[in-house]
Amino acid sequence: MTTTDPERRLTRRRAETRGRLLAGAREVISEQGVHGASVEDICERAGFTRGAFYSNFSDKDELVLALFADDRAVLLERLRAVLADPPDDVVALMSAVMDQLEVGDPHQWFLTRTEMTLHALRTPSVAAALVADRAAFRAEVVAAVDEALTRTGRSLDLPVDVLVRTVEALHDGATAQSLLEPRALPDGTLQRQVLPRLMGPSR
Amino acid sequence: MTTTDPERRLTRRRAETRGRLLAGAREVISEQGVHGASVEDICERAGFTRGAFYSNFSDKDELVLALFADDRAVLLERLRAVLADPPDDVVALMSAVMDQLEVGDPHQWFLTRTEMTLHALRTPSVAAALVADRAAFRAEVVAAVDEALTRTGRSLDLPVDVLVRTVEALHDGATAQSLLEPRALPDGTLQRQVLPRLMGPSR
DNA sequence: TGTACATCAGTGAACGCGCGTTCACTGATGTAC
DNA sequence: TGTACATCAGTGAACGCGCGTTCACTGATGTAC
Repeated sequence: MTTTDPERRLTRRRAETRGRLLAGAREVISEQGVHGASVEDICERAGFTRGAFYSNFSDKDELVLALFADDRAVLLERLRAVLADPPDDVVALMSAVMDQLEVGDPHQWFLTRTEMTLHALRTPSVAAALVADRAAFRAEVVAAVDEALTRTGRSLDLPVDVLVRTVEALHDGATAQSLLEPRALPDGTLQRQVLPRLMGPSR
Repeated sequence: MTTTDPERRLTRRRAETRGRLLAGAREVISEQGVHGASVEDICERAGFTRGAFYSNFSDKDELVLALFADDRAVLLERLRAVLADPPDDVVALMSAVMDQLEVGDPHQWFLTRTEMTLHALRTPSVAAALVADRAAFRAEVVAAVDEALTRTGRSLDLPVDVLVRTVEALHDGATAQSLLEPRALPDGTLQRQVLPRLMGPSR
């Protein structure tokens, strides 16, 4: 993988083009997968020709990484918005955090996130970046939960980091089920039923 | 998608070839993804040329579906082996079931299972088959848990079907984390910590 | 503010590689007597 | 059991399509005076 020359000034026009290409890529990749999405499809969706693509990204790999990085940045930003004014009740706090785990269309978001995980599992350097990023994400949540517990003088019967990992895992798995069976399991149903029991009657 | 003529007798030689092609496909697909795995790669791994492939499968799609169907059949078979003689303790029962959710190399299994889910989310007819299959799987587990509860005169504070879905979701999400961070979260750690709390002190 | 020129962003035709698929073939397996 | 023949399974060369990538170009944007 190479990187587009960072010396080049990012004009407003370029930023706009880049944004539309990323948005197009997000759609096409969620529909066809990373390998299935052709550069031509992505450009067509964004309303450009392929030359525009190669003027903005050095190759397809770089676009994919830019897309994943973008998703992670958006997620972190939204998380911080919630944690800026966290509810006292820990179940409410974790629910609010979970609601941030999806941005835009859940279907598209899940597919892109899952492709990201698969790509990481096949590419160690990508895995390192992803792991670091998710660890940072969890650390912020753990700190917020700790603080809320101290503030309210309560405690949980699970270590907080285990709780946070569990919520992440549960959300991922439950989303897959909800997308496959939207009728039988509307989005968020499982999470809402399980979360309170998981955190138990706080003591 | 077309189907290979079912009239053709399946000789021992053909069955052997088919099996080796499926095994090769499982490896290559887990490494490169469904789209990234070429027919040539798969054949090479299995020790055949491409002609052998097209003598046994009408096209790449059919192979992928055969592979997925095979995985699901193996899983169901293993599940039944456990349920044939289930432990009385419900936590032990669920743990035993979870242990069956992986066959062979967990990395390879997870990657194939996830590709299967993604493929289903993009192809309604595949989704229907997958959903039916997983529903049947869960139904068997639910029945076994109900029976164990009745037998021991206990109950849970979560509906049993919700519990089973949760265990499935948790396992999927936790496996992803464990594969990304084998050091920080050895395989099964999260599941073992959370499962007992999830089922609470049975009453 | 207007004109002349320089730089830049995106165009679209072209290239060549790798892929899925086909098919005439040959050596292996099975059958009849 | 042995031979002659028929069927079958897998071979490997060939084909053509679609893909990622390149590049000479042109019209749009920015700059200097």
